[in-house]
Amino acid sequence: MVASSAAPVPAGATIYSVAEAAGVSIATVSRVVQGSAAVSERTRDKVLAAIQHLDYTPHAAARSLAVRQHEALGLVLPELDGPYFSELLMGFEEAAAEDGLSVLLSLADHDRTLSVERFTRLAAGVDGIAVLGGIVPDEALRRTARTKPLLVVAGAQTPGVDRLTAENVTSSTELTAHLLDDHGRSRPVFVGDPDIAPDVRERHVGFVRALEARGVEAGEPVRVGLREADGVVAVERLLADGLPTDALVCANDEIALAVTDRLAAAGHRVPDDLAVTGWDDIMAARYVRPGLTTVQQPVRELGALVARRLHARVSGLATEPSAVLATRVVRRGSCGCPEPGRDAGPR
Amino acid sequence: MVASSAAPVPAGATIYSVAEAAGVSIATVSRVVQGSAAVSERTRDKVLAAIQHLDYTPHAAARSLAVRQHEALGLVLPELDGPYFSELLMGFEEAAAEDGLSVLLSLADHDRTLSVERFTRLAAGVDGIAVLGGIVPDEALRRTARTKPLLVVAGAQTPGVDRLTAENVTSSTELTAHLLDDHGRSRPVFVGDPDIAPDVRERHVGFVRALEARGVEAGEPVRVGLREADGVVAVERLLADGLPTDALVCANDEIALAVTDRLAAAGHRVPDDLAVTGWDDIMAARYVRPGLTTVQQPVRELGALVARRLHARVSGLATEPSAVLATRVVRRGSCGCPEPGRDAGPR
DNA sequence: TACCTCCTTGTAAGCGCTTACAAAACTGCT
DNA sequence: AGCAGTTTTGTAAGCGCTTACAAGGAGGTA
Repeated sequence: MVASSAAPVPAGATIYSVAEAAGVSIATVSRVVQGSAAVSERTRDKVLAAIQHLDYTPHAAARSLAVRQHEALGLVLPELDGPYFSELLMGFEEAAAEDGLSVLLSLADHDRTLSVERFTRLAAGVDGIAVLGGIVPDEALRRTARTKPLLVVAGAQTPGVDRLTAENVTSSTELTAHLLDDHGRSRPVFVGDPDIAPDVRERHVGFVRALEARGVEAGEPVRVGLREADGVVAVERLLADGLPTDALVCANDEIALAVTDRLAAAGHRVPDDLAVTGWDDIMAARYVRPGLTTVQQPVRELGALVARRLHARVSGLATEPSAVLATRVVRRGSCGCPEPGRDAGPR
Repeated sequence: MVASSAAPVPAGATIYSVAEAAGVSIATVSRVVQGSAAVSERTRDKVLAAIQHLDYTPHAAARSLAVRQHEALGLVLPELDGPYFSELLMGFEEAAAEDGLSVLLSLADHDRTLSVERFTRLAAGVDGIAVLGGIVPDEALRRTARTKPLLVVAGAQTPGVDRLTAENVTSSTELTAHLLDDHGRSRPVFVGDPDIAPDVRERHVGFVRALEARGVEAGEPVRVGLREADGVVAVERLLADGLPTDALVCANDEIALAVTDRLAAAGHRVPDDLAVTGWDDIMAARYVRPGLTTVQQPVRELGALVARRLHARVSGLATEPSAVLATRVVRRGSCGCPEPGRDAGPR
């Protein structure tokens, strides 16, 4: 770990200077700051006055060393583009704050990975850590999981490490069935690369399952990434192939929005000419016209559950190894359904 | 600070057990882990083997105490709804990571404030801290600023505390002038409450300035909050008044999107019947039709600058007290301009 | 072989706090 | 006034690491 050199040594007050100013022992100051143990009112007032006068701020590292806990949880995410990870982080932070824990956040590098060095540095300062699957090498995860609580959130499963995630297969099956049964679509295509992430793979599994249950063979997915630009690329490919489809089931909302935009630019109207669906229910999904039919995930709840599970383990409690949170299909105009009166998406 | 009680004491390896296993002193282990000072290759290999075998993870708090630095920066934000704060956080985290620093994040409570207790707890564990203006009481900010580097980011200015922000007045003047001069709008109304936040106040100042430069008196703004629901409320009020306007200059994109949606539901077309503009240039602004004319802010750069400025101060370097980053008007369909061929918004 | 220089490594103190144990002070009763 | 019980407060060790200083070893030269 490299710290800046020649940094000035802190000149702030410590528990020793507060004790001296208040005329008590450092143990008494500690009791006042922590609100633990009995301290007489007169003594407490003297200590608080000294704290105020000296602008004393406790030193978290010293306390952490003494109590043998960091009182912090770590979270590793790829980025915060799009609302999914923001939502996850908000849930995680809120639950951690309720338990009086700090949150240390590390975001992946531009290649969507986190070096073992950076991961180790994060792990050094927390009691428990949650990682989006696939960002940190499996071996590093397993190694850290041997010494402190570690959970994988969504993303890639690491053998031997517990994972919390939202359900994909069932809702994807329902979504695809909706297109086939309720809207008469017959040639849907999956837009996304099942090999990129387990969540995408599971969404594709649901897609295939719905088709095969109706005796229809699923074609090859259009293998693109999960960014807006990937949605554009997907449409270019489909157009080059003569657009052999009447419904696009996209792996997330971002590519669904880009897909819809690019189709419109090419003269193909959604849902008239073909249907488009997404996944996540981001805010934009509610505002575009037609509104985007998608799958809503309880991301904030997932984040909160992860933090609570980690804290429980840090506290020595046994918890369920893994969990899958339910998701739900939200029908809007882009599949051919009537728009809700006012977007009924959860808020 | 309340830590969970009855927590199991860590059974993990420490530098002492690694030293014993490797047959060296703890100083040598420390030299290997830090890569500081010379260590012979044979000794290093022995230490690394012991580290691997014992699953040793360094203890950040112990090091922090020894080197007298937390090697972490703190950031206080209200929430991560909408992309603005996510973008700010990504910029902040990336710059901090480049300097080998951890990021501790605290999000405000539901009332958009952070208690002095939670703020003090965060401050206890970081070398420098950045706070969105208005979340933490001024007195607590000033007090902490006396003992460690502290910066306010955007939001409310705290007297005596440096602030980094993005420019509002000039771009708001330009945006409003564009409506008046280029699109012939004559009765624009500002949607947002200038008393909520200094950024909103400055945007309103720009709005008023453009009008008064043309001898037009600005009417009262429609004073609503900054959430989607507030946009709906604004339109209801305007409709109740007979919609006495031909252009709505909204304080942010979220209310602009909600405004546009609600107007359409009431039979008023944007930009035909009236123009709508926003602020921030969130992703949704690019995808709605018509595309939202807005003001794009370099939020990620702002976040990164804040982290770098904090780190510089932590390192004892003097930095400029404050900074204002430029913003720019992005013209799309919602003011009456032609849509760009493909959204040219920065990415 | 002896001495000098340089490199590697060990020793030991301290960073700022917590808290078990014990000492001191306080209160109430005889 | 003295004693017993309770409450408040002080003492001192330790948490896991860093690193200044010094010791020990290695290498080269005379």
